[in-house]
Amino acid sequence: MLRLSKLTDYATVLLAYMAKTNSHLHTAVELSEATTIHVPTVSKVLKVLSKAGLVYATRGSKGGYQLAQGPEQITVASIIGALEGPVAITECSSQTHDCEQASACEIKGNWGVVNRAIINVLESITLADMMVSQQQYSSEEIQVSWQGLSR
Amino acid sequence: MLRLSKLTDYATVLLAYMAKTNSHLHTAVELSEATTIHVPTVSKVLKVLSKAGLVYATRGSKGGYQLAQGPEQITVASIIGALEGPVAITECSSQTHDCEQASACEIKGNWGVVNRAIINVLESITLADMMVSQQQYSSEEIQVSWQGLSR
DNA sequence: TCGATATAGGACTAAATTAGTACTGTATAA
DNA sequence: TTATACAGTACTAATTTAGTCCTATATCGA
Ligand code: FES
Ligand code: FES
Repeated sequence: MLRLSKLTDYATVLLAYMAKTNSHLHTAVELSEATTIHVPTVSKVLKVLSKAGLVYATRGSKGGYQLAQGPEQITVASIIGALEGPVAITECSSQTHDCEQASACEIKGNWGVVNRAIINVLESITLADMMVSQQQYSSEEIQVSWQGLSR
Repeated sequence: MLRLSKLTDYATVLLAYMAKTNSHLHTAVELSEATTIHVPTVSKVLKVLSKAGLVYATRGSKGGYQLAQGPEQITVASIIGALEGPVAITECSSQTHDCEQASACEIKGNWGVVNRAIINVLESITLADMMVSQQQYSSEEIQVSWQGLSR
């Protein structure tokens, strides 16, 4: 299925909301109400995003979170990286890892190539791109839409 | 991490071996010995590949498996699809699904665009591409290598 | 300075998914 | 008929993910 974790999805929704309304600091409670994600989960996600440097956190009363960079600077790859670590579609796709099958393997190194191709896609899409309104679409229209996003 | 299941990795290794040595039918035991993947697992994977039509199976003595299509016709997307179902990086990325946050969501439809972009990559890479020998590489070299593979 | 507010960090439990194995049934060749 | 090899399915164990909670720390304002 090649699925992202729910937390990564939550993170993207939360960041998009913050990007849209960046006039003030956002508390975890406010973000929860805006997105319908439960408070403990919002809190968990934002702690991770803060540690990764994607949001800036202020403690105490009048505190809250704000984006640390503009929506054009935050890539989908960086959001995934913050929540799940670097993209690695198989154990074998990072350069440093030695795979079990070692010398016998017919496809050695090729997962790395596929992985890099996917990372390139994910690095080319920013939070700003994720906020453009999408209509109902057919497969072909997605293709067109994507052409517009890619650089 | 955006990870594929191990079974998908196994499937690709097995198909690559079959592609390289397509002179005869391959039994599960032979494939196990060639790849070091345990027999029950080889068997499980091949049953799935057979059902998906990627390999053709012959029962009985002198039986075994062979590729149902040429290595150039089998895409990485089709291998993933056979083992894990269609690629869907989030619950929200398939057109038909209604997401929880519904109307409030700032990024509605955009996971679908990202998903389609990734599918395009995976559909453009074939089993034949996965069999080209890869040297040790730097990030830039991967980029070059990938340019060569893409169409 | 005290108390209210809000995040930081970590631990913990429950749920879901994945991996691996085993068993019974069916087809084929000699 | 017998040995071989795949088909289908069920089951268990292992791993990962999601969700919650508790304690500590920082900040503001009365
Ligand atoms: S899958 Fe790891 S070396 Fe082939
Ligand atoms: S994440 Fe599903 S509608 Fe926004």
